[in-house]
Amino acid sequence: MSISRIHTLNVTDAIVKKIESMIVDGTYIPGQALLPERQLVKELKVSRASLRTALSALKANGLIRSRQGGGHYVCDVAKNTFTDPLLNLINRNIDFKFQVIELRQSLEGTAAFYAAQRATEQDKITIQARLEDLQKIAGKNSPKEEAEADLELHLAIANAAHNTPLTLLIRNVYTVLIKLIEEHLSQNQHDETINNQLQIQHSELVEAIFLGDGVRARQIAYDHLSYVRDSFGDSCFTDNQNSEPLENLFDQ
Amino acid sequence: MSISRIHTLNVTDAIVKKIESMIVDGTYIPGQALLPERQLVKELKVSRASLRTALSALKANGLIRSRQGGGHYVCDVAKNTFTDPLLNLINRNIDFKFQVIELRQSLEGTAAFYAAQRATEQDKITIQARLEDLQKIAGKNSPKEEAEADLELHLAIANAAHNTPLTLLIRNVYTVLIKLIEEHLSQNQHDETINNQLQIQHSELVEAIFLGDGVRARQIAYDHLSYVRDSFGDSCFTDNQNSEPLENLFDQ
DNA sequence: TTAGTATAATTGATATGACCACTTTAAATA
DNA sequence: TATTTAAAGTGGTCATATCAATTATACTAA
Repeated sequence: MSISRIHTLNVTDAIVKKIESMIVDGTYIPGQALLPERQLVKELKVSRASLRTALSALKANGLIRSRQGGGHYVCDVAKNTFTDPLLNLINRNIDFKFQVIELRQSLEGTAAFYAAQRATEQDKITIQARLEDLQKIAGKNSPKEEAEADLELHLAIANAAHNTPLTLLIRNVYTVLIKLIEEHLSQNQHDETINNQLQIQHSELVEAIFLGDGVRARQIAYDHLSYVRDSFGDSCFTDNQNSEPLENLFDQ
Repeated sequence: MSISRIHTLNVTDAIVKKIESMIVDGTYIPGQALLPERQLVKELKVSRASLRTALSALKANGLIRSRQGGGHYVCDVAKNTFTDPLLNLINRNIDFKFQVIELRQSLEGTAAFYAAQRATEQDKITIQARLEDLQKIAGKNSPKEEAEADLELHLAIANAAHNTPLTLLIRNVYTVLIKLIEEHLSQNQHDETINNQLQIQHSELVEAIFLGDGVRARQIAYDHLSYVRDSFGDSCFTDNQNSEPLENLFDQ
């Protein structure tokens, strides 16, 4: 039975699609102001509440930005829009970025520590190879490949720690975060100082592991990520400190 | 001109951020329903309009889905993207239990460290309550309940660390490890010495956190798990690998 | 009892109006 | 002319009422 699948898309979604299409087809150009809300309401013949939920969705998708008392303005659409909602979330929220780095400090520091104690000869050969791969591609203005090489090096170290759960965890965290690493490298690809420093840190980390100095290896891994955190160029928006009461949001 | 850094985060963004972090850190159960809008409004003390613009943003980012007349439901965004393979592994092969303890030393040590630095008064109240719950049930020959109480205490500490991804990991790891903890408690439930020692360690851990001594809190968490490992009665090869003190791990 | 149906309660979607907070503009003042 | 002040413009929040879809409940019939 072919029920003709009526698409009663609700008012809000209709507004979103409408404005979206106007943005993409060039009716609105980046930087241009939308009509004031009270005027848009008349044009679209919808309530202001519905319009505002639609504008909120557009803002969430990075298509517009809003300033109280100012207006709604069209953003540059080429913005980095991650398909993974989780990545999108982390990327939008500078707090989460720092938190993720803290997590990596814990995990990768631990991996470096045990790798220094347990790495076999074969492990060391692999680590050395990954280090050389990374150094070959570093500073070559290909952040995507460099991010992958970076990942491979850290995975090799994780493997050398001979702790399977730890390795799995690091691998999964990394596959999710590789886009963020790529972003970091892109921001700093023209900064010779940062590039050199990162490579020095990698070398020192590997050296400490080869020497079996677990404490030092862990410290280097920790400091390395602190450096990454501090060299985030930060197009970061408001570091909106979180607030208070909002609790018990979920059912049962 | 003092910059004075405007911290006026608007109501809508506060709601979004609050719900986002709860979704990411796993406070929700995937597919779980949010409270109805009218109830949420009372909980959060905001207007329905503000709430709905926030929900609209969350929907746009793929974090929730909504059905008219039905409710708002959390999507499986972070559904164990980090931990799924790990959980399968641990479930399948309990032989990793010692490696898992190493992993826990890293994660829970980190959580204790940051909890000592960041715990709010409310966090401390919660931690204290969970500690008392655990002490009430400890040694009562009910390993299942005790394991759950143990989990709740460590989750409260993880929450106090205010690192959402870390909380997510610990929560997910724990939900699988609870059987392991239960096993440990069952084996030793008649051993007064071990029981007392575990409770003393818990008290010391909480005390260090309350005093804001992050380094000591981390060390206690680390030693606590070393003790758990060593008091596992059974077979497994003695992982004599260092149980070295963690002293001066990090500068910070 | 069981299945189906009709009714009521629940819940999200929309609309309207008012008021607040910030921004922009324009008028008033020095 | 430059600065200050007032007013208008505009997004943000709140409150209330109503519509529309879903879910829960009670009722009827087999």
